Amino acid sequence: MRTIKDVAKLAGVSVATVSRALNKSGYVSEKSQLKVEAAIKELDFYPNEVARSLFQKKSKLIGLLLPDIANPFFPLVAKGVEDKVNEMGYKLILGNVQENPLKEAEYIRTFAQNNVAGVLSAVESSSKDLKNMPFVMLDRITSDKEYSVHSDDYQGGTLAAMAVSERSPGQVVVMVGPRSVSNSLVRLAGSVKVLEENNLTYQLFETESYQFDSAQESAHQLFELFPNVKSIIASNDIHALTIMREAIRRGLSIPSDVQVIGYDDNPYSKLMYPSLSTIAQPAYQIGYKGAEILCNRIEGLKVKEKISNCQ
Amino acid sequence: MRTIKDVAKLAGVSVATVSRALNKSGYVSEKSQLKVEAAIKELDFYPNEVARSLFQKKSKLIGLLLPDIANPFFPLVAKGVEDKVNEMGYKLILGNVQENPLKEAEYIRTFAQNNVAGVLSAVESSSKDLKNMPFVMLDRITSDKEYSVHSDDYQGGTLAAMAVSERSPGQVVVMVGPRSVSNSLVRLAGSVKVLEENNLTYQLFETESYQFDSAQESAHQLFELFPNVKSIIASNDIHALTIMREAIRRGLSIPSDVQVIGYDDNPYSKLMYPSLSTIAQPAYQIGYKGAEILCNRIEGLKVKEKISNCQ
DNA sequence: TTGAAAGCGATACCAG
DNA sequence: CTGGTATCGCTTTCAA
Repeated sequence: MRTIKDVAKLAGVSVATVSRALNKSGYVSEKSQLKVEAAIKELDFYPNEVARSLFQKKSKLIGLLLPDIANPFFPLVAKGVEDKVNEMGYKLILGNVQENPLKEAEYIRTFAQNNVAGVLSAVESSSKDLKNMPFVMLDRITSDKEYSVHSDDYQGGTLAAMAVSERSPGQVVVMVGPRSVSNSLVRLAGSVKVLEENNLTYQLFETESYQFDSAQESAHQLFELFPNVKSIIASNDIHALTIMREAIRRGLSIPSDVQVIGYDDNPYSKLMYPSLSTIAQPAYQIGYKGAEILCNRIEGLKVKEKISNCQ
Repeated sequence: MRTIKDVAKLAGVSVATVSRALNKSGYVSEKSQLKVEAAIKELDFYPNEVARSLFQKKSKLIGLLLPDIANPFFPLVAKGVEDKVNEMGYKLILGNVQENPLKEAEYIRTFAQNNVAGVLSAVESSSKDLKNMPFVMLDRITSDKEYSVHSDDYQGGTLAAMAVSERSPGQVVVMVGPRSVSNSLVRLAGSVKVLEENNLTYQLFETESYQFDSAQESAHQLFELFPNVKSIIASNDIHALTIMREAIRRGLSIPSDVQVIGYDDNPYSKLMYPSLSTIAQPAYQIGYKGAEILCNRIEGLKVKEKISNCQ
């Protein structure tokens, strides 16, 4: 790899001038500028980001923390993030935390060690150790002190319950995600409001995790616990699909015997038959908007609202 | 962030000694070692990877090039990669190329600018510009000069065709992925062999892309072109699911009127009803094994076979 | 066994 | 406008 010194030598100027020409900072005569540009082209030079980062104490990298990249919600978030940060000249260090707090802490340290410009996190607990880097939460709210982007969970919960209420719901079971994930509770609040307004009774069924592997087990338990369940508001599409499958395995028809409402933005839901009703979460937009807010903060622009809603 | 200087001062030794203690390289008296360790703990010091990388001309980062992270095959690959590189102390820079050669070239440059230790790529064209970095292809073979990991496509094609042949196939259509993707052709060869052995006639249907968005259009075209199709060997699960959906939309039953064989390792296929037959590709393992080979090469271990099969 | 000092490749201050 | 030089934080000779 060529360095700025090679360029300086070839262009017959000092490294300082090359640097100025490169960054269009400070004074450079047109003549020098042209010589430098020619040399850069000739040598196929591109600046070493590591050296830049060392001096500036800030790289063009952004950390992205995801709970589980195998959950199809998050690749979409990642895609939104990637599109926006690329637009702004940043790249991503991917941190797939797999709901493991140790991995999460390790990643946050790595981010610091690599002078990331900022961090985007869709992991619940992460706010604590991120003190020093600009960061934005995705799809989660931890406190109103932090920047975050999320879909409107309360309304989502409301919509899910309304969908259920409309079609002779019978026994209703509402799945609740891990207690620690606050938007799961907000969603629940939305659902509960509607169910109570309609004088429907309901049962809660807690799941510990949003991970794919445990969904199968949850679905089984749910039917053991509530054999007469007629309507289920699932905590995400993975659970919803798994529940439908379990229902079919038990000889129940969908939606006549059991109706299921999913919750996520999983492109596969659309391909399912019989169709799964689902409350869309704008995964891509959450990522894109979160990245936008983060980049603005990094570049020093004021971001008015700390908590942003999507759609 | 603390620096090695702070540690040196607190421990009462030179920075050189701290560095040696940190890396367990060269001579350090036990006494010094202990003083350094105590200081490190006291200050909560961790080395700046950027400075390291600048000196070593090599970072602890690995570039990962993916054609489309929204295609559920690739998050699984990424997960396998991530698990292995983490094990070996590396982190990932994510490059989602979206089948765009410009983005790809940009990412390869970024990787170089950040002194990545190596690159893993599931993108067809990428080998050219990667000359100087160790790299391994995932799920693709470009030439026998490059390291690569892939599933056995020929056998996969064989299996798909056998599954079709077993159940009164009627008119068979074999979807072929983009011509540029060589393993798509290898798969086809496997299928063709079996179909011809069984004296079955078949039609080819080419698709331009593995992208999600175009699948819908392909499915529509397929039925327009081959209205009497009875068996379809789809080029991946996204196409398979989309085709099933299109079939249903057209009032056909599955699998009695139309049978579809998918090809990928998409966890959602399993949740489908009516069940989609699918030839599993070990996405996670491809990622994991590719990362293993790359890490071994980076660490200077000999890797015997250039082309590795998975499962 | 230790520490002083020379880089790694870029930026930015400051004198000219 | 330009160039010399200190600097970012760390590693690695090399001499002591």
